[in-house]
Amino acid sequence: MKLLIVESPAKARKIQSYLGSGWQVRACLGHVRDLPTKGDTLPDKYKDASFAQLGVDVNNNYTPIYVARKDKAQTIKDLKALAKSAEAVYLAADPDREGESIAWHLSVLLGLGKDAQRVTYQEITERAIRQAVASPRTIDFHLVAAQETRRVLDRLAGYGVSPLLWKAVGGPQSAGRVQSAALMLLAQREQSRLRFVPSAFWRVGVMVESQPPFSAVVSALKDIPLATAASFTATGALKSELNVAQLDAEKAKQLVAYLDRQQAVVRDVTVSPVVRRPPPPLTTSGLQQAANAKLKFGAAQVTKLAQALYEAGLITYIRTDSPHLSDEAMTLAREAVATRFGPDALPREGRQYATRNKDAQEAHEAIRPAGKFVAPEQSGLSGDELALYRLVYDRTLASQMRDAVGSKTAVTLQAGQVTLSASGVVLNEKGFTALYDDQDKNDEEQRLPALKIGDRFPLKDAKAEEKKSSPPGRFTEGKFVQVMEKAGIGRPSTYGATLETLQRRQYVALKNRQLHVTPLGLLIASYLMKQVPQLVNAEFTAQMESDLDLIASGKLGRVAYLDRIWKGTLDPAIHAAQLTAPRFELPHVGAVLEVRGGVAGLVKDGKGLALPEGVLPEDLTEPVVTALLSGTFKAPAAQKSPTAKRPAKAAKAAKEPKTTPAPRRKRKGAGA
DNA sequence: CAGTGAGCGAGCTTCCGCTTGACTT
Repeated sequence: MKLLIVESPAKARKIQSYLGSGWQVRACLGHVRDLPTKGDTLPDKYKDASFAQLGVDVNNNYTPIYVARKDKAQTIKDLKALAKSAEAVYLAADPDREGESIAWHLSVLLGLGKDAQRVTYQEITERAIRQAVASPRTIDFHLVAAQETRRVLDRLAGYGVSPLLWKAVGGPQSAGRVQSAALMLLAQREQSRLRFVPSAFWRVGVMVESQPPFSAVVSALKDIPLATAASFTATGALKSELNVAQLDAEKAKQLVAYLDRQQAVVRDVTVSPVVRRPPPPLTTSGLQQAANAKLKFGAAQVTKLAQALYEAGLITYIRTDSPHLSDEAMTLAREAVATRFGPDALPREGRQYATRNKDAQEAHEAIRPAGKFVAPEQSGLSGDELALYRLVYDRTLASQMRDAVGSKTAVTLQAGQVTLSASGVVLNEKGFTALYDDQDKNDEEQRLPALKIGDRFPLKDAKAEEKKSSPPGRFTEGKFVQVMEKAGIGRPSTYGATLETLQRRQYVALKNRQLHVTPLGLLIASYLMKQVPQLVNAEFTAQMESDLDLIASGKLGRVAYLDRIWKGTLDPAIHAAQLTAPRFELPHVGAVLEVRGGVAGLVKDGKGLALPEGVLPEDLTEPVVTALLSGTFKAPAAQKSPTAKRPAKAAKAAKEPKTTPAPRRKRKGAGA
């Protein structure tokens, strides 16, 4: 009997069916050994080591301590027994950095020695698998070194910087290469929103009475363009390089009265072609974004539903960064399109999509229907599962369909000294949009009639409305997963976990499906930015990835790299870091955020208090700050309070007149 | 003397990435 070890049980079942008797195909369920965490029993030689808790001997070539993972004890036991009786063992973990490491750890645990047989393949077909097991190679120790470098760096950074927060902030805080970089991106967006000064301007719209009628807006007066939202800076000033005029209420009113009696002449018509390509097949981040935008599912919900579809054999593996379709899948997708929309819906050649992400490891295919491409209505699914499966199905089919083709028309009309503009899009060939439209519903454009220069039309229904320039928007979970992927922060298997960590630590909170940074999150981010800027720099991970590539190709030594990053950069910064509690200025309300005992508080004019849970930076307006400091603030959402279990005490606290709102943690919050 | 509360000190917290059941509430 020959033993083949892969990572996932679903894969194991599939491959077992190809290889048949004479083979045992088993799953190791991911990593089997890791650096120790609290509660792990260490090998005797490390029991009393000074670095036992860190798990890395920094002064001895960054040698890691590896222990078998407790959650894999049974798996390891089973694999050991099978390996003992097998005539040969093949290590077929995924073909990427982490997979190579898993193969090596397995070879150590199973006592396979240096000549352990490593097997990789790019797709799961019988031919590819048979070819792979016929030509095993040895383990690539450069690639293993690259993974070990990544693992050690993350441990050193995480366990090195987190204690700074315990001392400076208090409470069970955490920092790390991924979570802190992600927090920083969110905090920067929140800060630019806090600093943003909105500008008001007026916009006048009017109906042009052609057949059919269409709507136009006043775009210029006496040939001087009017200000739009894009004309203002973040501080509320008109961009100086633009020569634009700003409508006020009075002028807007005059314009409305004037336009209602006017006729407009078409001055210019520009028609340009529009070609929209279908979106690529789904990756982990693409699924998060699409399910969030189209189905309003949260990140954790998408993962749970997708996992269920994967286990039911309906879709392929759900943690991937590749939009690639196998030849077989492409054929099935094209057949499904032809059946439903006719052969003309397909371009001559199948469409293959390249990843845009240079850090992608591409160990898996795109997320697509597995097997025979069961149509959604025949899947036997219902509810949210059906909705998510339909999304995967439609996106896969759409990726193979023709472009949507049409034209965009821009029209300029003149009424006296007033210039009007309108635009419209017409799709002549719907292409993939017949199945899947990725356009935002709000962006839908009107259809314009055929127009010639010199045409005259009466105007009707002029209306003025006041508009405000708006700050950069917050992220939904789905959008932010895409932001993380683009920045190279985290991996498909961790995007969701990172969002959960940030929320569990109460650095980030979801409100109306938007990610908000909490006051505590703002304080932590600004502290890290000041004390260990290297860690939170968005470039750090991207640079790390290219250095790991050098290590994987043998061009850079693992110790040399870790010396540069740890001894040369992070460790000195950690030693030099100030351990004073961070502060965050809120100039718009003349107050300062502070933190005591892990709880964010507000200080103004020498008075201070702990912020009640659930208060977000955007809530801290002048009246709220005043109410908070005078004790008249009422918490927005009725949340389950830990004091509810002790009714006598809670009642007593409520009767006392000048009690500050109680923080939910043990220690007392910020004071004056 | 029992109960309360201020004040003090000891002990604790943590990373990222790979993969699913086996647990409890």
